[in-house]
Amino acid sequence: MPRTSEPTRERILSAAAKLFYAEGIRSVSVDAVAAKAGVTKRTLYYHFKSKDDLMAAYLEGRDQPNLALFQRWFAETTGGVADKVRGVFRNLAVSARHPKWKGCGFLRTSVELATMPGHPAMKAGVAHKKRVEDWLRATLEAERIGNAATLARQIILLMDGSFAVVLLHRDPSYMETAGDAAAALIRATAARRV
Amino acid sequence: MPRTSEPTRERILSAAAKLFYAEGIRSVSVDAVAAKAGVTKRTLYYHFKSKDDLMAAYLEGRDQPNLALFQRWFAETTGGVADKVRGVFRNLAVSARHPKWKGCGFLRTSVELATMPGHPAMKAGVAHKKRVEDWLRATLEAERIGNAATLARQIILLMDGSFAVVLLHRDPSYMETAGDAAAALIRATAARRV
DNA sequence: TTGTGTATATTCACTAGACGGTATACATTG
DNA sequence: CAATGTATACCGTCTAGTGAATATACACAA
Repeated sequence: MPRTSEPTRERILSAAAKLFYAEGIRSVSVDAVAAKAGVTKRTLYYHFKSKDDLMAAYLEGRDQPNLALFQRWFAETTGGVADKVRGVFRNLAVSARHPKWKGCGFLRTSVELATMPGHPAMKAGVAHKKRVEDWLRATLEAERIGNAATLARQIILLMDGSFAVVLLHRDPSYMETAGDAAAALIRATAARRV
Repeated sequence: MPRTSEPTRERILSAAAKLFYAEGIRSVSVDAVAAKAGVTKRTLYYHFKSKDDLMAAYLEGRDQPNLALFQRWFAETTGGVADKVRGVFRNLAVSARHPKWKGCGFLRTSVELATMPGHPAMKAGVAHKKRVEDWLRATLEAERIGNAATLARQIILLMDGSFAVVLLHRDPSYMETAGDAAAALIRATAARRV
């Protein structure tokens, strides 16, 4: 069934996303993605000009949904900002307990491409992380918390730290610990509000 | 000139370490390591039974030196524990400014092997991180700081977080920010000593 | 001292497969 | 017809790992 361009492209992208997240970008071959999408490799190369292009598209497609998830977790947690941020970490811990959890796709991709700073997928990773940090900073500012920029950075550090550490030790309780640290830092700062 | 077994093995290991750290374990071929060591691939396979074996040996060889470095940075910084921990982060920032810096070799290797939890190199990474955390906990306990275990975890989270974030954004100032957060957490806890 | 056996250490040449990417041709639709 | 999309078959390259042969150093015997 031809003339199905958009669906086909989406199917390829979705297959790529699943495989890249589950097994890493380098170890997944273009053939594997094509097979999973039920498409010939030639068709894949019709919709994406290279594997690098596909990698970048994968991360770009995950940017908004991921940020939206964090925002939802934040909004759904009751209490003050500190509690809400801790709520995000608690939800991260819940996801990390899922057997298919494999850390943060952006972070893992960036590590796999660490030696290619200009790579489009790398740029997508950088942009996403910046976006999350910006959202955090703006949120803290809206709550009239001083040093929002620094605090947002520290929370991001704890968040990415927990991605890395939990991926290593496979112990999601580190995420709760990170959430406690984030809450403590927020409260310590909030004590001397602007 | 035979009967030079040890030097040869060491040369291979050293070449592997340099290449693996600089370019990542997956993207460095066994041929590249052998070439860099000035040895035939067959000789490499005489000293190491597989590439996986070589990878594990690489990380195992970095464990002690790395921990010793942290300990030296800690010892060389004057002031209280909070200052000393911040000193470690400050030194991390200095290293990260070196053009050849490519993050934490243990973390990057673990990410590259994220889908192979039982891999020997993965085990070496886990063991190293645990060792650093244990040293931190013991050090905090010696200073009679309460909740030393939790605090050590939080510092580790900030440390690994800064490895990841700085590798992404190439902005070592995140490490100073992480150091500040660590110091703040220590001081907040130290205020209510055991 | 010379010869010989043996474990250690190293080389050259090779295989079998996977990989990213492509040349060419065919089908469907407007 | 012309544009879009899909399929088969293929290419050159790289990769981890191996088979067979060789060189060295040393222990021991004559």
